[in-house]
Amino acid sequence: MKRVSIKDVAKEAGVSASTVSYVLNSTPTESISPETARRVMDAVKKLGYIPNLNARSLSSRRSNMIGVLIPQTEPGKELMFSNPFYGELLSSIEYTARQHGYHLLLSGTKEDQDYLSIAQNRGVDGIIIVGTYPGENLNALKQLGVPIVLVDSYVKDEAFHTIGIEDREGARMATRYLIEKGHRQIAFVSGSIRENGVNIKRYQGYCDAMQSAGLSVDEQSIYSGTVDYDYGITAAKEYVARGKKQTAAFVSADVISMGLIKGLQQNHVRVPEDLSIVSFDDVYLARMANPALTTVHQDIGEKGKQAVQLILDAAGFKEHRHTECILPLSLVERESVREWRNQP
Amino acid sequence: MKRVSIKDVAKEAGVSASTVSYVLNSTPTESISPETARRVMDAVKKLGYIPNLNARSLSSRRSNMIGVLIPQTEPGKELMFSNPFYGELLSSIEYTARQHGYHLLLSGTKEDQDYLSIAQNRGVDGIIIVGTYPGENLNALKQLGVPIVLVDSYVKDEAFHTIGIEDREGARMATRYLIEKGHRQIAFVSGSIRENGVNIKRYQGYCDAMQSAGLSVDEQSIYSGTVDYDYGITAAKEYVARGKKQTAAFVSADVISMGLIKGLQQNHVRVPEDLSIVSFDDVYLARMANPALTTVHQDIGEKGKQAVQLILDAAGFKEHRHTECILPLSLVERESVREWRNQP
DNA sequence: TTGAAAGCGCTAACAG
DNA sequence: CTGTTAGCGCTTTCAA
Repeated sequence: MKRVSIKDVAKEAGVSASTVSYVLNSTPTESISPETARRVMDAVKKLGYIPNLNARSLSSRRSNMIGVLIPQTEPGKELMFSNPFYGELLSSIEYTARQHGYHLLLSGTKEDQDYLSIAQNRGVDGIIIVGTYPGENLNALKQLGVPIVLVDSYVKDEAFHTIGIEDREGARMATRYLIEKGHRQIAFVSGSIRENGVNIKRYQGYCDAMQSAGLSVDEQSIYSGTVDYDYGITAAKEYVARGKKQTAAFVSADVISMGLIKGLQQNHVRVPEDLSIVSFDDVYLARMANPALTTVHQDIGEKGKQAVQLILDAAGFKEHRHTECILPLSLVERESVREWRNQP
Repeated sequence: MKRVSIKDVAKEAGVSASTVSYVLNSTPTESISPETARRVMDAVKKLGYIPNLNARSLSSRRSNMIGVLIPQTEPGKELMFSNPFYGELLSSIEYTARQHGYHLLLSGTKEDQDYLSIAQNRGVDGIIIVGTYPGENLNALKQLGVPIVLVDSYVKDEAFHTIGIEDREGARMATRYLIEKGHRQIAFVSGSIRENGVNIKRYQGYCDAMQSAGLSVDEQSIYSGTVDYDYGITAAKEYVARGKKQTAAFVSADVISMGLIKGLQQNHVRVPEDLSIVSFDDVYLARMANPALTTVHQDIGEKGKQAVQLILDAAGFKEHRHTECILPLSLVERESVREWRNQP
């Protein structure tokens, strides 16, 4: 039960603690004889020694931990995974980090919560923040001196690396697709449209497409709530209440689409017969939906991988070159859209 | 950029480092004058001091971190969240931990990987392991001297706290429900049926129900693969290939059911008209399915919460009382089952 | 009510 | 090639 320390190993191997340290870290500046190395390794094995990474990072200032912050952007939600997007992203981050010998320090946060303490506290080597907005908390982080990667955030600041997608262009692509399929009345359904957020970009892309097709964007076509399944159901009710004016909808997240489809069904509106849907993300839900969702595909796995990679790169070369990484988007055609002709 | 340490605060406040420490931790054995306390707090605020938790845990042996291990039990999957169950569970664990001022050290592991290093390394205060099997790695953990909670695991060992559900009973309940609805040919669909795993318990429950209804369990009714969407599709194909013998299926996870439904659809088998489905977990997917899944409900949020609570309790009283916690199950009726009468 | 001093376990110059 | 010597930033007896 007594933890074996580096000293115990040193004693067992008949060398000094630093020698053990050298062997274990294969410190490049020091060279140890094969013979000594072997003795040390034997002792390590015999004693079942496992280095205390806390102590190590205290003295070396590297922790091999990456902090991951998933802020609650939708007020009132306590849990992170109302949107499976986060799960998929985290999964990929974890996997990539582990491949490189890093562990993850995971935390959600209330939006007003202090990001700084969370990270600095633990001496993480880098921080990945998902979908945050500009604010005090972010600024405080800059002083930390560790690389910070913002995922899906429109905070513009040289101090942060960013990784994201062309939200606006993706939305435009999706909406144009519906227009090409003959739709004229097209709804826009999303979470809260906040400044500097992802949804406003998607809203703009929607407007772009509408406008370049000479279609007007009227208020009745805009549905905005929260990014979750339940809001999809709500939006469906709203759609019916507003008189089913639209023949198609661009929905800014697959989860919402899932709820929307369910809600529409309950109101005897068929997808895609009565309402076509193109959504966004292509989380695994998209394939599961019934009908399967035609959606803007983004490579979530790659997003996570790149986020970790950015941290590792930045940590390696101690230069603070600001990197901005934009991942490609594509439209995946499945079953939730039908062509709209001058009809009934 | 220079981190402010406890010494800086001490100097600023004109006291010693230990005094600062006392104030910050409100150490019970020491009492400080309100006046000094105020001076210290002022200095802390002025300098923007944030304690280094690494150093703290090095000397105090508490880290306020909980290690969470999500092993890959299905070989070949690198990512954790092929089953949304994990996401929901993690979400709840994170939330509860945060409420209590704890952070999460998250790691997946290959099954054969060394659990020990992951945890001991960082000096976590407790470990939560999800769905693991007995093995060497687990045993090594015992020597750590920190509380360990096994979630959904049938490892029997006084050294571990466990939290789980009555898998066998739940499966029996589900299967009996189908029998009561008039079904006689009932399939069992699950992930790999391994010894000491959750699936074998559910299999046994299935058998229990079949046998007490005087129904035989034949090999043709058993479908076993991996716990994911794709296997559901595979199972559907298999079902058709085997001649659509069954009128109902008990499926051991909602994700699989999702795939199953999709696969059946592709083969023009309707749910529930041609095949009724009862599944297990009641993740959010269950409601989203079309038809919505009749399923055995378990309170995943509570599971996570209890897991954290067990750690905190065990860490508080340093007694090693072994706790075993079983959460209740219930059947949620939705749309995926129909009554089966002597038909066509 | 406060401070001095001794570590926690490890790394990193710097000597030898 | 290896050991000595200082810390990293904090907690915690023990004395004052």
